[in-house]
Amino acid sequence: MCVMSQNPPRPRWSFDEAVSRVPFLRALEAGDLKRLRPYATFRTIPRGQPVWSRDDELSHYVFLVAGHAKLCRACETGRDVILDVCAPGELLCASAVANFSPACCTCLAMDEDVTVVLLPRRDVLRMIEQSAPAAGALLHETSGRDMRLGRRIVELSSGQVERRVAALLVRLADQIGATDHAGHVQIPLRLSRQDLADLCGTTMETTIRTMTKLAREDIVHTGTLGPIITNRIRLDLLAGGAG
Amino acid sequence: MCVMSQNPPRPRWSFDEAVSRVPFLRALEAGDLKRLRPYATFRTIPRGQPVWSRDDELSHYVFLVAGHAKLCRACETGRDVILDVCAPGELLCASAVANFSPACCTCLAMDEDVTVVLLPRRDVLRMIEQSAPAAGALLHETSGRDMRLGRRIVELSSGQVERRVAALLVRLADQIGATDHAGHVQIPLRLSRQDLADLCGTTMETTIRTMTKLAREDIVHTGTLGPIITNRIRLDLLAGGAG
DNA sequence: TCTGAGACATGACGCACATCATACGCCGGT
DNA sequence: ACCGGCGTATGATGTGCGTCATGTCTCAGA
Repeated sequence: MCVMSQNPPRPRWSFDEAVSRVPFLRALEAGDLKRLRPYATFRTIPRGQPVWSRDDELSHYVFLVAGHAKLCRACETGRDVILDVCAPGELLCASAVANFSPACCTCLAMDEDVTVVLLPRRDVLRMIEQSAPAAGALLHETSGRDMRLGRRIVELSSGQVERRVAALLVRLADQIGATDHAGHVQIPLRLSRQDLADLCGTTMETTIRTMTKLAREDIVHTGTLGPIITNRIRLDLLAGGAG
Repeated sequence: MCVMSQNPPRPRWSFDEAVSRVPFLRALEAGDLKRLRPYATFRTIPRGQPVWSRDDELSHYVFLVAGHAKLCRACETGRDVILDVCAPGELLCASAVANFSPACCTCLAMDEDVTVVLLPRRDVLRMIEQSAPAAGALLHETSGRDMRLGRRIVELSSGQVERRVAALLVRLADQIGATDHAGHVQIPLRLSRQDLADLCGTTMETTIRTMTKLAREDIVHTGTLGPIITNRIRLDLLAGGAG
């Protein structure tokens, strides 16, 4: 299903560490966690490598423990689409696993050494049959995904490219950004120009022009860890409420 | 929460009728259905009226029994976005109900006398706590929604307006279309030009030009019940795999 | 140290499309 | 029968953006 990192898993990726980072696991009762623990496995994937590929048969629920991952789909026209960028703690895919169907997208690691925990479908489904908190936690997870995908649709429909880029950056800032003492917002996510283009439904050249313009106007700069928003008010205006 | 139709509900909107049309209800065991039945209520909403409005507090899971509904959000720029069009049998909103948060969009009836069944959140949550088929059915429902929203993102990212319109029509044809003896596909959904524009992230004028062009090329026509695809092969080509 | 690959950047050009304006047809109400 | 509102349609214009090409910089490997 995916390339297993050659280096053995770091000792700190214990099940308890995963529990501390994954809301779904935190919501489970002690008995459920105990029963689930022996079946959980970990994988660490290098940047750019797939967690899974499109049309893979998925037999595990996959939660992100560390790093970010993107859900991609290639179109026949050659253009790629990024459906979503997932943050630590989130469920990577529910639809294909729940429906016993092949994966409809490819999941790629976006940071070095992205770590996921895999929970077998059979054990998860048995657990939610027997446990109210487990079922509620999984529903909470999938409804969170719904809201994020809905927000993506609003971004993509918001108008011309500059507004779509602005809307994306505003949302990423709200979702995973960290504000420093100067009021700047660091988005800790290394996004190439092609990534931004795939997220905003445009071409890499147009995205480069947009980001260069935003840098020239001192609104957004690109740092080594990811975009830095230096004028959040202006960016909000450019996003026009779609962020 | 919404306008209640002045005419009393038609006798045929019984709970049994709702069960026959809503997959989630069909998946429930007899005992669960029996316990749920007294709490289910029905509403019939005229075309254009809201099932609920943005920021409403939702206390019920709402399933569509008859007709279609659209989930809309207005942006600060004045542009409206249609997040999704829902078909009979589907759950209209899970996120806000599950998360005890205000509705993030407005739900509007798209046909005359759209009918919904409302199931109180408390009773649904209690039921999925106690019943494996119920929890599985609700997860199946929300994961179906994920896949549809993912497909919407692909449509919106597919390129220029004509391709986005084509991708939308291809998907609607697959989802709710009916093929007649001549091979034409009737999409039984009255969509105004403004609706199509809101679904495709463009303006009403551009959509009118696109639909007029498609009609001139004898690919898609607009009938009284909704769009009619007269050349599915050409439309697939225009959609470029994003349908 | 040198080279090649990958990512970012810029230029030129032509088409797509948003915006604003106006016209037409249909339907419902008076 | 007439009028007004709504939806569809068309025209004109200017800006946005996709496409193709070329240049520059950085980094890693030989």
